[in-house]
Amino acid sequence: MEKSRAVTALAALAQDHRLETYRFLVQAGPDGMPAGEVAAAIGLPPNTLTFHFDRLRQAGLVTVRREGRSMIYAARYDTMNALLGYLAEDCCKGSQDACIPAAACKPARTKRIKVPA
Amino acid sequence: MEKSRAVTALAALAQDHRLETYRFLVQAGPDGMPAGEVAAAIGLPPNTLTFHFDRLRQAGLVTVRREGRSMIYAARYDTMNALLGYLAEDCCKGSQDACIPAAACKPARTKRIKVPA
DNA sequence: CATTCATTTCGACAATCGTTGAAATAATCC
DNA sequence: GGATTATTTCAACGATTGTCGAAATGAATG
Repeated sequence: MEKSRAVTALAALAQDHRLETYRFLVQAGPDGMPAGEVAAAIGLPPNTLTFHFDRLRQAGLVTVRREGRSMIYAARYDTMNALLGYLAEDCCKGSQDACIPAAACKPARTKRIKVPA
Repeated sequence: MEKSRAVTALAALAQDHRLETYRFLVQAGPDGMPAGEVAAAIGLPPNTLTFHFDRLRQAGLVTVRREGRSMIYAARYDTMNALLGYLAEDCCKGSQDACIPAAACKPARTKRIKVPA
């Protein structure tokens, strides 16, 4: 991961509502969650949430797809892994002895989502 | 690490000059570097750098001490470890099978610093 | 096709951010 | 003590951020 990507990802996570949203999506698993359910869970008006989703998506931390009239947002685990790798590399440079290379993270187990037929 | 601390640390790292500054300090090792040398390395006016140092320090990512007329800034490895742990925890929750708990980072080997006698 | 539901777009706003130049502080050297 | 060096403080500035209300879009339902 290059620096500017890292800065964008860090900035995307550096906000209360977005960090909470992202964590929520991570726990929701690879199939994601409709925007509405996230809004309800986090307690944020839908237009405000859209703003934050855009930031997360622009940072590559989240994907969207349409399903019926819902928009399904899902966490992108690969990006978080790349970011962790970048920070760890950062952190470990110069002292290879006590460093685990990076944390490897995979999607959580599948979880059903509610979407209008 | 609690959420608000994580947000502060992420915000501190989510800026080009600060991320670069922080990486530089990490590589400089636990004894740190005088502000002036960092300013020269990063190419930033000293007052601007002070602003960024304040952010990093407020986030617990950096320490300062006076030595002669220089201010010596040094990276705090423990905070980065806590942040990596927090993000990894975030990332791995719900799928313990494929996750390394966290990256552990120690200070780089000592490096001499120039300070006026 | 009109209505309803889920979400996004738009324009506005106060608040915070990153940078700058000028002046202040702190420690050293003569 | 006066000059010099290293760094911080202060006030100001345009730019970006996070939030909101109102209106627009897109898909389903009757």
